[in-house]
Amino acid sequence: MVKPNSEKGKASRARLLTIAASEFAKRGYNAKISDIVAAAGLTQPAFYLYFPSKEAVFEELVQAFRSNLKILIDSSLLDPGIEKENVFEHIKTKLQMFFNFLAAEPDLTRIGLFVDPNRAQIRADMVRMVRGNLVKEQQSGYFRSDLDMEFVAECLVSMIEQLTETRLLPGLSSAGHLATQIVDLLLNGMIAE
Amino acid sequence: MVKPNSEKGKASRARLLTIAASEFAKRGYNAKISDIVAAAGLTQPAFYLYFPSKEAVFEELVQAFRSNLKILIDSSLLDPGIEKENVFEHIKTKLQMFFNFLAAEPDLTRIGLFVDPNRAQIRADMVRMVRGNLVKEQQSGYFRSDLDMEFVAECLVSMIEQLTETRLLPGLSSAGHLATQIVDLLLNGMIAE
Amino acid sequence: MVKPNSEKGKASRARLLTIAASEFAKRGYNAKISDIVAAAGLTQPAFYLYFPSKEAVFEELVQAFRSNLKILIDSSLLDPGIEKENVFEHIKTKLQMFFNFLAAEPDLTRIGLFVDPNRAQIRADMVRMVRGNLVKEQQSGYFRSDLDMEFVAECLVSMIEQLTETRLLPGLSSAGHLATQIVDLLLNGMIAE
Amino acid sequence: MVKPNSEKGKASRARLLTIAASEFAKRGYNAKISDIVAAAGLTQPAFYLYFPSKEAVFEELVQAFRSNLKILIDSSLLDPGIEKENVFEHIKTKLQMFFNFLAAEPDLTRIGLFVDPNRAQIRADMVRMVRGNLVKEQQSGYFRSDLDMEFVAECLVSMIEQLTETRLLPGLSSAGHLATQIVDLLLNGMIAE
DNA sequence: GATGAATGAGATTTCATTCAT
DNA sequence: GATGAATGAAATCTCATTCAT
Repeated sequence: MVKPNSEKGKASRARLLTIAASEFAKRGYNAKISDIVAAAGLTQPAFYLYFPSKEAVFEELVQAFRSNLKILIDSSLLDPGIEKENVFEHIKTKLQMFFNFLAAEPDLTRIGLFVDPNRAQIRADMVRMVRGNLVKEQQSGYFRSDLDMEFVAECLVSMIEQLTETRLLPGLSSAGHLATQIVDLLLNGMIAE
Repeated sequence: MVKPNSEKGKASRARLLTIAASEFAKRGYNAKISDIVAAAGLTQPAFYLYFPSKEAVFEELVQAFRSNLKILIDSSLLDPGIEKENVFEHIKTKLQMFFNFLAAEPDLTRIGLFVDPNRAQIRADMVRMVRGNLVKEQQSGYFRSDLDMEFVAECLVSMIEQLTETRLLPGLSSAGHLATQIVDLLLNGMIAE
Repeated sequence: MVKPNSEKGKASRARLLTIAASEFAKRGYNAKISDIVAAAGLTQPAFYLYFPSKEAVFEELVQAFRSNLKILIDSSLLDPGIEKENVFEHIKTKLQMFFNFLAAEPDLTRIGLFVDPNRAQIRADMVRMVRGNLVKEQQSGYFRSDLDMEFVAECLVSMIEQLTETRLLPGLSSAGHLATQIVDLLLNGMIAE
Repeated sequence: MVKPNSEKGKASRARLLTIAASEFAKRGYNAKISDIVAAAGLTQPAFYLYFPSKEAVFEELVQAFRSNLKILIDSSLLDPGIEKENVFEHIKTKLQMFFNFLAAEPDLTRIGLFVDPNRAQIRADMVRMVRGNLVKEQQSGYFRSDLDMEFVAECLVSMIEQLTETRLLPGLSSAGHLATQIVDLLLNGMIAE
């Protein structure tokens, strides 16, 4: 295995990585190296020029998603204090960022959220992040104090994941629209006044 | 492949089916026939006495989940009119039934919800059912008329699925507790009064 | 992998083992599974019915040689006290047994002595055994007391190994003849009287 | 493949040859070209600038050992008549030269004696040389006339090979010490006087 | 003189499935 | 009803070697 040293090599590696992402996203870990290299216009050994094993590419893709996610989470923590008058807008914006992040690299998202055997870990990270934000806002008095924010965070994350799969990635709804709908539902509830 | 005629044959087939469910639930579609028959105390050809192929058992398990689900859905539609005074209790009860259904056969549930490649179809069915109920209640004036019940149903189903995976099946929360929490969150919303 | 349960299975396993021995003896560890199964009239997966891996058959063959050797060594230790009058005959007999042992299973011998990467260990065992015998006889006064029996044992073993390869296994000399020649040379030396 | 014309080219070729010897000595013919070129600070195609194939380097190394050996043998044949009074010293000296030769290029020695598939040929050459010397000395009346010198030569060569592997190359014994021990053992025999 | 990229050919191993009994 | 033995087809990975520069 070798780090590519030329433009051509970099291109081949990148092509393999992109195609691998797409194949893993489509078929799960059972995606075949032979399909990947064929789609990249290469032969099987070429794959092993750039990656030590099938597991290694997969792991590289998962890590890519994870580290992107970490960047998003970290930036979200740097977030300024909440503007009292509009929690609604505030949360909506965050949600929208989240959806945009998930829509930016659909294959990586699918791999990280749905095909990685350790996806529970990733979800746990997301739940922790969301919960942190919610608790702060709860302490500021915006949210009912009797809500179990762990539970709420888990619900919210599950909605995000699912809507990402069924609406965002297929292009049925925009990040903004989904964010608005979620916030409206969760903040205001369903009861008619 | 044959239909089992004797008691012994029926027992072997049933054993294979149960164990197959457990293995598919644990390892996904990659579960191995060799493991299944070994756990059933049989040999590989015995498997093919009762099932034409690996795909066929898998499909049979998925169909089992689906038809159970259909029965639940149908019974839910037969449901009497809503008691005006307590929508809350009413919905909570339905949710609890749903969770109880999902907890009754954990392996089938895992297969139907998480490992079946066509799980999107199953989810769509669930969404449709939930949506039907919600719309009726919305028309009766219990819920805000501006809510997109398709969207709400999808959120609700995603919450159910996720909580089933992370809390119900692992035994961390009871069906009743989860139902209560969900109804409280979705009906009342998060905003502090 | 499976223990064979029928005569046919036992025969197949035995055939594979014999042919594997022959192939490893001829080509070293690079012998190919495909050649072995072909010579056994089987297909590749059949091999894995009886052995978990290529390494495992090889190890089984090495262990077979080793345990045969251990039996020989142990029986040689049970040896009664030396008949004073004929050390010569005594040692010759032992050497002959040794050669007969090595000639009995030529392929195993070749594998144990020449192709096993850990053959140094086997030789060390043989040297230890031989040395033990020689030291006893030295202490009984049959051999010069100034000889380093570790050294002598190593020479003797090397002669045995080499003559096994060049004369015994090719059928150029008999065990008895080789034993006689060695004893004559080593005991009496080369100097003309 | 080209003959190197520049100093740099010669140096590269020599480096490859030395490292190849070391790798073949360590790992047998399974040594990898990729390891060799890496250790030489070169790339795989560079190897093929200087050698037509893996087999070719290996053969070149074997031939190097063989021709060195031939020089030794030829010089040994040019040897002056034996000094009557000290056959012992005479033979010891020759043996010591032989060991020194074998110790001079340990990697070549290991390749020639232990890894070359045709090592039997090399051994036959050595046996022939040794036998020639021994017969002359036998004819001069120094050795018992009833000894089969072909046999003795083979024993002697096997001892030399083995002691080279286990004592000389690991640095456990010096050439002089080994020569002395061998001559003492073979000339005087083991029998206590 | 040397390189980066790529390949042909093949080796081991796995697994669902079938044959013969 | 069930078994022991066996297979077809394929997947991952390795390595000596070549192409193009």
